[in-house]
Amino acid sequence: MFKEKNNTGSGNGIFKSSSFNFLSDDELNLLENNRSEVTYNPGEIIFKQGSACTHVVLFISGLAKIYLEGYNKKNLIVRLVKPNEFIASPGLSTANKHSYSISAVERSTVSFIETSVFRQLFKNNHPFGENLMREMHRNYYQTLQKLINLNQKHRLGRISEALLYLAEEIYGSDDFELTLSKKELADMTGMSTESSFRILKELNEEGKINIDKKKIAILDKNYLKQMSEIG
Amino acid sequence: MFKEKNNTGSGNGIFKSSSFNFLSDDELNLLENNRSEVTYNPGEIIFKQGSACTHVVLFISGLAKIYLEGYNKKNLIVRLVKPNEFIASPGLSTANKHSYSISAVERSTVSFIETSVFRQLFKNNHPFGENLMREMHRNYYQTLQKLINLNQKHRLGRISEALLYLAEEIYGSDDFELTLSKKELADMTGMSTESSFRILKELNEEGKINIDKKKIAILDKNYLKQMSEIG
DNA sequence: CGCGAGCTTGACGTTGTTCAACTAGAGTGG
DNA sequence: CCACTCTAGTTGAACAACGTCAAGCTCGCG
Repeated sequence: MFKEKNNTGSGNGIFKSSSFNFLSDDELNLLENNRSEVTYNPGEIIFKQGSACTHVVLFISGLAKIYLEGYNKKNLIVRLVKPNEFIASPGLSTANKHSYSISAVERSTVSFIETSVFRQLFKNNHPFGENLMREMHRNYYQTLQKLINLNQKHRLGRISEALLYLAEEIYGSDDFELTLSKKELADMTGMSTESSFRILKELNEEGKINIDKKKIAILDKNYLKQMSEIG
Repeated sequence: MFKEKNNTGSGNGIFKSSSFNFLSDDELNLLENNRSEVTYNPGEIIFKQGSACTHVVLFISGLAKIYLEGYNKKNLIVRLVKPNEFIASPGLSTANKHSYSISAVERSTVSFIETSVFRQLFKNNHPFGENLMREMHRNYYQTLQKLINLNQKHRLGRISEALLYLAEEIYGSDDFELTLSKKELADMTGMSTESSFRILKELNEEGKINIDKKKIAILDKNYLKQMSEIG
């Protein structure tokens, strides 16, 4: 279950998060001995916004969504989570409550790490700590971008951006099988399912993308980039 | 110019940020000897989004706005800044670029601290570092809230929320002199100046608030709270 | 073969923006 | 002290963007 850490620290096992590169073998072993692993099926909730944050949570495999629960049962997806990302760190969070909810999109495995162990690492290993802070800053930055995007871009720009994000960051191909539902795609862009659908249909009819059931192929990437930029 | 630090570390001088409570006298002196102070007039830019982040910046006095520069010269104010807050920390930020712009709303003083000194503190003083991380998390959390608010609340809810924020967090009174322009109030709520104005006028006519030029008095706080909650 | 969830579509209403005009007040130079 | 200008504020009318509602569809699954 647990793989050896190689020299560069990147490993071929669980601790591939860039922050782990800063840990020694001893420190990795400490983590190894104080964690538990849980698997979630698509749709299952890993934790809810507002609940107590008792462990550090590391996302191991699969695909999950970080989302906020809005007002009329309308959710907003903040970002998707790929393997080897920290998705929660107690003690460092506000009032030790989770500030967002997270649920599995594809079948996913997650590792819960003892808070005390984690704090110890943060305290004793500065590069590790600084890197965590940088990761946190990246998330903050990404959220600021989203703020502007949702507020100032029109539907076409937002959908274009989401498609590019899915192709480049999530599925790693311009031709992918969407594992999100259409509603989740809408939740990513902060619009209604119907609106999201209409834009997709339009893009499809104009030959900018090709949709076949859950398969989406990006045909005119430049167009999407333009649309995503001008809003 | 520089005041003595008292026993609790809260001081009556410049370093009142909660993070400074964790610093020793020696550490405070180190900071003192490696900083410079600059004063800005209303409207003047302290730094711009995208520019190089070379110093840690501590906000000393006045009032400033942190904002994002949007697409059609339309800005979005992320939050206002009061004294004793860090508003930038290089080395811990993404690619060492400022992720937002900040400009003075009222006449403000700002202190630029050497990056190297700051990193040293972060490295050697863990409570200080952890507290910085907590402050950062608070900002992240606040931004997530804003994401939902801008995306899912209507104009009335957003203006109500902004008024409550100004009364409670910024001016500390339900009856205050608005030092922001009407455009800036609109930028806080992510809507057009006209929209913002119409809502204010409506609230005024309904007797929920009272507006006299730049003076705003909140008369029916419960109503504003309700509106802000239901969106 | 029927059921249900998610998807698809069209018609319609609402919300909020844009544009253009007008007003008030704060400098500025004669 | 008075025009002049310039910016911020104010207002109304037209318009565009987007959400809502209601209905029909499809496909997997029992």
